[in-house]
Amino acid sequence: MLSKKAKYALKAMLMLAEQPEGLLIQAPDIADRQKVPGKFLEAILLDLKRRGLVHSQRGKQGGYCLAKPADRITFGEIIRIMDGPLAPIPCASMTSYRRCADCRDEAACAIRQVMLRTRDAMASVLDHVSLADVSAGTHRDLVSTALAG
Amino acid sequence: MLSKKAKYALKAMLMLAEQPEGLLIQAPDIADRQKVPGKFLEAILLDLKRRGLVHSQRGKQGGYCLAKPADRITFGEIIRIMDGPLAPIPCASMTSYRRCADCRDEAACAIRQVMLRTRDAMASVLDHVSLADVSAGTHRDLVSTALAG
DNA sequence: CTTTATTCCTACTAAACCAATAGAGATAAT
DNA sequence: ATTATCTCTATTGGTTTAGTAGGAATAAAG
Repeated sequence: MLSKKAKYALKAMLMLAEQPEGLLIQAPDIADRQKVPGKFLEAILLDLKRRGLVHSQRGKQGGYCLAKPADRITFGEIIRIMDGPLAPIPCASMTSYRRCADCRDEAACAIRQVMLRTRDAMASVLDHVSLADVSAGTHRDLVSTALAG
Repeated sequence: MLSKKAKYALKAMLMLAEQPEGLLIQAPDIADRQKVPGKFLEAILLDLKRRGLVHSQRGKQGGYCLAKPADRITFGEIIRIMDGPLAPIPCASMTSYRRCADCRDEAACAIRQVMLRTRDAMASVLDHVSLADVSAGTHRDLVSTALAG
């Protein structure tokens, strides 16, 4: 399950992706528009900033904007920052593998094999859909995106 | 993330799938063999029984066995029972849809569209891999399974 | 009919995590 | 100096997870 935090992060990033390049948007604007709790959103944006996905400026007339072009930020990237690995089980994660303590023979583990395939299936969507692919400003056809990936 | 409960359920079901048809296995045997806490496993098996995936018999010489052929029980079925819907977000679930309170226009929601595709990707694996597909007794080739599905 | 092995069921608990809030500090524009 | 904004730390209430405890019901075996 996607946490609220991840969902709010996606909403915020999509809103930033719709803005003209370089324009700064304030946290309260995003909170109002996207109906997310203001202080909670602040924490989320701070997190996204620390991870290099958004740029921020303090003080009057400050705000947030994307730190990279929208076509170079994927859903998977955002979700991993907020919720951790995509894989349903740590032993099937590419980005943060961890062995199962209770596993007799990992190479033969049926659960792991199926979860690897599940992870791949999820990643084949989430790591290939960028903000630009779906944002209102620069909408591209989803089917062609899928075929290209 | 798959909960421990779901993981243990999969382990138990896979072990049952490996047994000769109709042979009853006791909960402590499964717990020992699969290294899962005994009492926790009891609760899980009870749940699986109530949902019609396993058959149980009480009393001496009792135990558990699959209630259906192993090729008619999928990973998705088990995971949904233990952890709920596959979809990362309720508004993208086929089996237990729920609208987002904070959504302005569901039809246009980019997050929902991507999560629908993610759900489909997950389901294309989990709803098409059965216990028989991966269990030691009746192993089938995963690639051919994938192509067939 | 008693003993024993098993599933069934309810209740409880400790720890972790989630969703959010509070309040003060730092910084930049006006 | 004032004000608007991001930055940071701490705290909180609620929920979920991962179990544990203990007994009731049932069925087989002696």
